[in-house]
Amino acid sequence: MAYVDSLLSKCTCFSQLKQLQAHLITTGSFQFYTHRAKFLDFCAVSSAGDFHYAVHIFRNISSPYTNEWNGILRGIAQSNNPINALTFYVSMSRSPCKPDALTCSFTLKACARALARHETLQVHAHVIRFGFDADVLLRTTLIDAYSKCGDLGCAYQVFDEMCVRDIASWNALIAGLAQGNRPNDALLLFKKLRGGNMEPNEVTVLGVLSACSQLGANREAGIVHEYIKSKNLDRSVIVCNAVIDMYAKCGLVGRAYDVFNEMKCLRTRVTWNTMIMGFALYGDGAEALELFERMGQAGIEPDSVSYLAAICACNHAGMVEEGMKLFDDMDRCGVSKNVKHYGSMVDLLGRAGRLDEAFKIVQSMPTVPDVVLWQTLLGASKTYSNVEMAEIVSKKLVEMGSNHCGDFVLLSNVYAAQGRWHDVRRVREAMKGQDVKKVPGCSYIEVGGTIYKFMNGDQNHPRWKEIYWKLDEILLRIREYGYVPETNNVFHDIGPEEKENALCYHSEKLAVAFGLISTPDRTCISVNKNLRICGDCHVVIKLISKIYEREIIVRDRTRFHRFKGGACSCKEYW
DNA sequence: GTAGGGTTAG
Repeated sequence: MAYVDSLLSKCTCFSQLKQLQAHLITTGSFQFYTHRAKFLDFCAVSSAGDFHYAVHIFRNISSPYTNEWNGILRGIAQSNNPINALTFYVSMSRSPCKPDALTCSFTLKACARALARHETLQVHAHVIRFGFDADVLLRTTLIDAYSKCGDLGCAYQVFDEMCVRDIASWNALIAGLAQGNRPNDALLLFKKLRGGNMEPNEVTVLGVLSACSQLGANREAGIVHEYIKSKNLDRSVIVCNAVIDMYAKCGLVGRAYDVFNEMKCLRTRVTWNTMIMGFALYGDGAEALELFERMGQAGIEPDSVSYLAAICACNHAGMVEEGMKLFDDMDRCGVSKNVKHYGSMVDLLGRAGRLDEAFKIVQSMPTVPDVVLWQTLLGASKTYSNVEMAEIVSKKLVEMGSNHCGDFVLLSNVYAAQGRWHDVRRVREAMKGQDVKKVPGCSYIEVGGTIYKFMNGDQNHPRWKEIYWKLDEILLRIREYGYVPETNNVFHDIGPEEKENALCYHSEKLAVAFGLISTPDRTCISVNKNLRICGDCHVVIKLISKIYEREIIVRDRTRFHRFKGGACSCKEYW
């Protein structure tokens, strides 16, 4: 039996694997289910194997044993169609051969990858019925599956009901909360973990770092970094990469660069990519491109993510020619392009008003343009009031079934700018007929060690009345500087007055107003938004920075905006 | 005797 293991591990390609199978068959060993199971497992999972071939062999087994089922389930869970594992799982349940804990583990893994919440629930029921629910590993898998399917309530419940937990159980939930848009709860859970006697490891801090990155929690960021150093967890390059990313996303690109320069472990390609992206976040095109050059000199070939980061940096700095050169270099260096590279180029050219060239890029691309790419082009069409382009692009978006509120708003704005009110009304009707999706905007701000979250029109903050009074004062004062609200950014069937209100209570404005009333004069205000900052907020915050003599930093989904003395560091490149 | 938790991206 040992020799089968040894030979399997030496197989580097499919033909060798088939030779081994031929050998096992001719010597009669393939009838021994243990050999067959090992073979199936390896064949389904290894890069030398072939998943379809594994399925083929499996189907020819008249009555497979549990470990043979498990091998094939493990393979399907890792394949491109993990949901197929459910079919196999059901067949297995109906066969004389009963599932064991591993069967459930692989099936749950498949559920997690397929984002299948309902199926996770069903397998969970089986886990209980089969009496496996005391299994720590299986429960951790359950936490992970529920988290990935977006059901953090169930994930929490599985965690709470565990009598024995190990560090992986904690890690699964911390990572789940961090990735499930509940970064504050992830930090709280980490604090709770530190209060006990369990020792956090690399995986734990990766979840925590991710939570800090999302929150832009620069105070917390320093604390977590100190903790990592004290526990020597920064010997792991993966942890260092996440620290660099966190500092960059928390507005501390200088500290990110310090970590990059002072690493004790070897930098990987991801390290370089993260740092280049870090500079791109600030619109620092020169630093990003210099690093991109140095990366090649250091013997690390840029990959498609490196190019994307560099092009993105050009994008945020308005460096059109440099971006186009990088885009062309990719073909020469044999680096493959994906829809994000095309999307970024469309953005770069679109912002520069070169809409025809942007459209040519779309037409020339071998992959199908996605919704985001068309939205980018629609945004550029709006900026340059190009009605024809906006119409073509909107049609594409409708064909693709996009029901995003912003698409309708942009098109209607293009029409409104031309005074084509009939068309505005038509778009509005079309919008009503659909189930239009709107991702809720939210902004975070840290004051006195607490991170506050604001939603649009939010009145949940204990000082909400003061915040709204401050906003009213702001609006009065900035009107003296000629501010007129861009009411057509809002597209609801409401009167002009409410339109203005909806705009002026955007989450980023609420957060800035709260910053103004709760922090000392002349100190810097940092706000973090989950979506892109809106045009009106951008204008308003520029004026606030001037009138109230405050430096205001807003991190939005794509980059940092540093407002000072009435201007923004982005120079209107978003 | 094959299981669980993880870094970069328009």
